[in-house]
Amino acid sequence: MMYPFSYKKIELEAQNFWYNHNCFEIVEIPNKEKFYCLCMFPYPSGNLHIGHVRNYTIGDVISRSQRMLGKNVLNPIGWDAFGMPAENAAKKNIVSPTDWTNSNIYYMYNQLKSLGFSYNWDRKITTCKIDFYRWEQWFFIKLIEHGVIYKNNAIINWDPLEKTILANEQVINGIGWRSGAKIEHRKIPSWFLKITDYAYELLRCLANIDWPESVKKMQVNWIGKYKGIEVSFKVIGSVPNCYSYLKVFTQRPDTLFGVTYILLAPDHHLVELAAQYNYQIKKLCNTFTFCGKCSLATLKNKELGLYVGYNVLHPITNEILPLYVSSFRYFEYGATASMGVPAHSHRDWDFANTYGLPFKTVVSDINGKVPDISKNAYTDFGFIINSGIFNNITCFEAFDYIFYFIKQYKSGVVKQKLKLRDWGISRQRYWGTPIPVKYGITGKQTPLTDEEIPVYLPKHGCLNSKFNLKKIPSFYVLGNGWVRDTETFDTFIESSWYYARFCCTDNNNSILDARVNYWLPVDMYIGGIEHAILHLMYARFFHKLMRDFGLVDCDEPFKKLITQGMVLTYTYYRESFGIKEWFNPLDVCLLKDKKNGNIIPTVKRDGGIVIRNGIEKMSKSKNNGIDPNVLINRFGADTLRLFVMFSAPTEQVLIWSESGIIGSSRFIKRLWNIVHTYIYISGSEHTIIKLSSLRPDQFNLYRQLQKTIKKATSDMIGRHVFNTVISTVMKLTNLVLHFIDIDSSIIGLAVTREALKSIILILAPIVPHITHVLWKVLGFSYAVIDAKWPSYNKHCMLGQLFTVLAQINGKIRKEIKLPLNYHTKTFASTILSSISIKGYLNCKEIHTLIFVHAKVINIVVSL
RNA sequence: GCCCGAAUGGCGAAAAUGGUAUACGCAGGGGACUUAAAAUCCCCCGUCUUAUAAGGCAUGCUGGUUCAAGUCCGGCUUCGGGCACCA
Repeated sequence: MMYPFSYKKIELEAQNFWYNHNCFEIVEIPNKEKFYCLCMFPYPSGNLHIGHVRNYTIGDVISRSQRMLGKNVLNPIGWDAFGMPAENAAKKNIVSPTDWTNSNIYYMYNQLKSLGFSYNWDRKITTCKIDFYRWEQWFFIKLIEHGVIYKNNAIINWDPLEKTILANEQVINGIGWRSGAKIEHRKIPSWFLKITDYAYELLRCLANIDWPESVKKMQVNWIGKYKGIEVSFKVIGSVPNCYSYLKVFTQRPDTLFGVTYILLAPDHHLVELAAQYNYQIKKLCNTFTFCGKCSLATLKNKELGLYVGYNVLHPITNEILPLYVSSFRYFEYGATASMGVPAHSHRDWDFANTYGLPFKTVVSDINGKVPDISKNAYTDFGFIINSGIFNNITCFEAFDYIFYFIKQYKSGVVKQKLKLRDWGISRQRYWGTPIPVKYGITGKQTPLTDEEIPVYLPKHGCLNSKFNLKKIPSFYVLGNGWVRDTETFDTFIESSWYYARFCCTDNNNSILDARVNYWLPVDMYIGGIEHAILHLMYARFFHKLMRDFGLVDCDEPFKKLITQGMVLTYTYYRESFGIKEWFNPLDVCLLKDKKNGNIIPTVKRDGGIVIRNGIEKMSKSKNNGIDPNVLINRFGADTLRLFVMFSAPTEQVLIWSESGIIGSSRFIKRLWNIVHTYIYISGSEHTIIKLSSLRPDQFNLYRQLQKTIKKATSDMIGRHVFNTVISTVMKLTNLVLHFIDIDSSIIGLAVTREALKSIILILAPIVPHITHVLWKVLGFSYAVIDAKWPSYNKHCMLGQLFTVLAQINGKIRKEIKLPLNYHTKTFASTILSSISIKGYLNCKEIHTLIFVHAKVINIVVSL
């Protein structure tokens, strides 16, 4: 029998209930155990995409299940509202960044609401609002006073045509994305936060947090602690005194005798000195590119390297070594000079080969054989050769011996270095938090006082397309010759402390208050794996700064982390005049070529052919985000939530495809029908189950129910694996479906009722709307949101038969059902005498018997 | 290039700790109900040999450890994420 089902009615009923009963307004309750669950807040890019749905459903499932465990759950949300896309949209569509952001927030707020997430909306944060960013300015002033912030030169991408600074994302293969111009690199003064001061603590504290190992590894490697020596080479010829020695860091001092040249980066001081007299060097320095994603092949381009005009002396052999500059800034970890050892480094081999520099082999292989370096460098370790008194020792011994030797001549020191660099936080952009600093007539920089902040970001009428605070004198001119800093903060600052502000969003008098120590640290933080390094490192660092200022008590902001795998889709583009236009997969039609069967993607709107770029994460810039609205309207919020959780385990990437959502929809309808069928048959009467009076098939259902609760509890609460929670509940539901057809006795119905109750409770965090209604249908007077997580009966799982596998040489030949307390020896003799096994053992000698209790007996025989 | 992951049927995937590979779902095939369609329900569904029974082969490729490997170790391939101004 079918019962009328309307997800729209169900959703409305549940959401109204939560709203009318203030279910998600939360206060601190000192004696109640707290649980702070947080999802990385979204950038209001226009609309949610499936990646958001996945992220926020995981957070909601965890929040709701923790609530069922009796905890006081904080589950806040907000908007990471400052950032570049608002400026880009403003330029493209002639709207103000404020209006664009606000309308996006309004739309996305409604989308989040429609999905039924249990957010504490009264604590919402919008980072572009003064009540949030004013505290950032306040804290910046404190940091400046304590010397954690300093000013230095930063290198930026300069678009000479647009006369603007571009983000890395906007530079594609050295070309500006809008203008198509070749991008130059310039140095400009910027503010830096001393994250390197906290590097060792950031490394050490990784041991105390429950994060995925992969993320910890990435952070360790990013901080990149490494050891080597810094060798001083004497510069030959007339240079200013301060330039008379060239310091070069190396991690391979054992190859010191193999140096045949020194390579300098374009921003090395000796190169800058040479550039004053040599136009070619100057030109090269102006156009150098970052190593980033370039390939080593670039090195082979002859125009990229030049002799600087200076030579140095080798500290031990006194050989004369030439200095070269490379436009290719490949120096690892920000070093500006490196030893050229072409025989033992692939990149030096390429460089020396291109510029005709000599090779000198100084390391043999592990057998003492001289390696062949005619086609490639030899980069492995072995024994030292061609190195005077150091010959015949191992590379590892040579590290110390060579270091001690050159130390005597004051030509080297051991250095522990970090790959991590300080955090440049200035941005030459409009849509961000204004930096609270002013400059006097002489250029003297002075942080503003507490009375002079907050500095409001001036409204932008979008009259011109240049978003730059430098163009708004009413903003920066302060009188008496003082002017404001016209730059804004990196938007990573906002996301580095918003989690703490959620504890006290209503406080207008201070940045944080005592409530942070009730809620922090965040018990569960959920976000995309793409934030594994930058955001998560900056937030950990910022937390430690706040701790050192007495604002928070704990050492780490996020106790446990789930990194959600990204939701990927195809990206499609069309190129005209070197500029790419990206098309949403929903706007692309896939046609089959009749001749060869190839798929041709075309734009639905105009039929033009587009190019498939690949499968990539859903993002605004590639326009491949799938809007969930279509699916919510067609199937309902519960179905979408269920499907997204069922499709793949949370940490795995998910290549989006909506085929299969129909299965989730069917399951929800089936559940609706079973519960109504049960009520139709049983009426409102129900009895209590006595285990001893259950028939075998009734007991079987009861036992499957206990198993399901056990599995669901460990997967939902312990492992946070939701797809298996759903599949195990589906299995039980199928069982109930058949059972209810056969057994409508009073006891049978009682077992059915128990099963339905647990199914609803287990599913309640995942599909909160339908379970809200079905719980009422089952006749409970309180709402399912206030129900407790089900517990299982351990005892009924004992005393059952187990399947033991009989294997011969690891191949399964027979399975036998045995009680758990069987005797191994009796079992062995029984199995060896069984006829089917005897057939396999014919005339073969038994070597060993391997027993794994309640699992396997493996009979190892000679072949 | 460097760092971190991933790879199992036609598809999404399951198998915590090494011990029945493919649970659950989608698609597909067949059937029931129906005037019909939709919906719902039932059966089949990795691959090869053979009518069946039965057996062989299968977890990206490759080599190893083990009585036993999807799972552990080594070497590759392909795909994804990050690489400091996308967030």
